[in-house]
Amino acid sequence: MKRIVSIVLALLLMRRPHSPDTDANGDDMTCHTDNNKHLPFACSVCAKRFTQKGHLIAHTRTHTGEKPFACSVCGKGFSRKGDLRIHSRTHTGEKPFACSFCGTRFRQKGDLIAHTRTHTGEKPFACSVCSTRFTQKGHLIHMRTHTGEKPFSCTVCGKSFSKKTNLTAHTRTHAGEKPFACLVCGKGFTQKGHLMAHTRTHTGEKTFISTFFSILHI
DNA sequence: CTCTTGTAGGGAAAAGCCCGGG
DNA sequence: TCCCGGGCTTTTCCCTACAAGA
Ligand SMILES: [Zn+2]
Ligand SMILES: [Zn+2]
Ligand SMILES: [Zn+2]
Ligand SMILES: [Zn+2]
Ligand SMILES: [Zn+2]
Repeated sequence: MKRIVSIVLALLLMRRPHSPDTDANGDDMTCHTDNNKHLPFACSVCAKRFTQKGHLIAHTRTHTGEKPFACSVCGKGFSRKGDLRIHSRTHTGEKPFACSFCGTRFRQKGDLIAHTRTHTGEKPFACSVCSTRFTQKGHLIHMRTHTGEKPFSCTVCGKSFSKKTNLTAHTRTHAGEKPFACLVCGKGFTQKGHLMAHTRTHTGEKTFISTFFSILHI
């Protein structure tokens, strides 16, 4: 699925017409030919350019999904040999990178860097709404507390959650009881509020947000 | 008051990807 | 040119404190 999305995006990039304005621009033209000299190898799918042919070949695998290097232990495939080497540490237990503050060891350098921020207090990522700062970029999922986005819906009661793990925890609470049944379609709900929200989908009243997510089939 | 459930912050593992240099 | 490894980013999951409420 993810690869399909990337291919679609790549096709969209290909279809994007070259701007006549920039083509007529002398400076841009110079830059363009300079790029062709310095980055002679272009991806035929997304038009990214590379300094070496091998780099292009490796990049192409991000479109094709080809994974020529398989782990001899678990069979998992990788697009790059170096990535396979890193992966092999999960089997050997090798953790070459030690935290200078607490001694905890990590398999990957980046993991140590992220961990070190827990000691230094460095928080490079700021919420654009409330300016709260975070140690990891992924923690900006915090933004959903502002937008109300809840992409993960329970298949049993329909309640939505902002985080997948919270939905998973919620799902475990279901023991099969659905006390509030919809008078139109019979669908059951655990809470009255859920039924009320559901009933509105029959009367045609939808919030913008729910319409948005139903379009995305989330 | 206590037990259950919802919310969200924060840490980490693993994978993904680009780049320079031997 | 081929190949290796460094460096950084992204994705996914886990643990947990705390709040809300029955
Ligand atoms: Zn490409
Ligand atoms: Zn393996
Ligand atoms: Zn440490
Ligand atoms: Zn915020
Ligand atoms: Zn549910």
